[in-house]
Amino acid sequence: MENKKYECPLRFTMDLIGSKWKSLVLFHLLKGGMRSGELQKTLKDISNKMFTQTVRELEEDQLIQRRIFPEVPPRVEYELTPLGKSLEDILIQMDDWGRNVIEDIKKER
Amino acid sequence: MENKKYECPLRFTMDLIGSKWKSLVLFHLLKGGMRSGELQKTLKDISNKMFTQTVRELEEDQLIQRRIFPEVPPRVEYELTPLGKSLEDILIQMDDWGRNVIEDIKKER
DNA sequence: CTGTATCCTATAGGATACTG
DNA sequence: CAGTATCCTATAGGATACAG
Repeated sequence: MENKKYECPLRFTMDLIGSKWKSLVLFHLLKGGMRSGELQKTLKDISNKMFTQTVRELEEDQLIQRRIFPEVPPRVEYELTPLGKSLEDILIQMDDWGRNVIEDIKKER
Repeated sequence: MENKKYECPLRFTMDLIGSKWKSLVLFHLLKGGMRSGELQKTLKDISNKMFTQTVRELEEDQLIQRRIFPEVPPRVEYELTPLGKSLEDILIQMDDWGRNVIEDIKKER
């Protein structure tokens, strides 16, 4: 994260959460930590590769944390860090905004 | 906009404002309408192609409006629509969030 | 179950030149 | 000034197969 350029703060934020899956991952983790497979399932349609890549980058940026349980079969859980949680209001507002717009579009028919 | 799929509201929102330049354009228009060239200049580093593409899509999605003044030389201004303005809180919060994180990173050195 | 490694395609996006 | 048209490269991202 330290090596990301930060021309404009908004751009910086969008770099962190603006990619296709990142905001969704964070959003789904708002309710609490989740097991890897479970998280991936909630993201319907995400490829295996993108899932791994997305959580790895979010972890690098310290927005989520990865916990490994030494069990068999292996078990991994992801949860928000305090920094990740600090995005809660923004994520919820974006979700609400989208829901309202969608509703309005439906009404127009 | 009507033809965008809306699996998840948050995803819908991100589709509208999550691309590289869109949120920046909206953000810079919060203070009021701007002339095309002026707007493009504030976005430092945006290519001609991407600028046109970005404002066209934002216009299609009814987040900004394009006004043409019949003058010579030609003059075009862009401004937020009511729908675009309704994103103000979100945009400002994302900008604030980014600024705070950047500050924290700097302090750590 | 969790994750890695390839391969492949589609798209994003920049540079440049040109038009009304 | 505002915008279009090409061409080109880099990256995003999916599908599949495989490993611990």
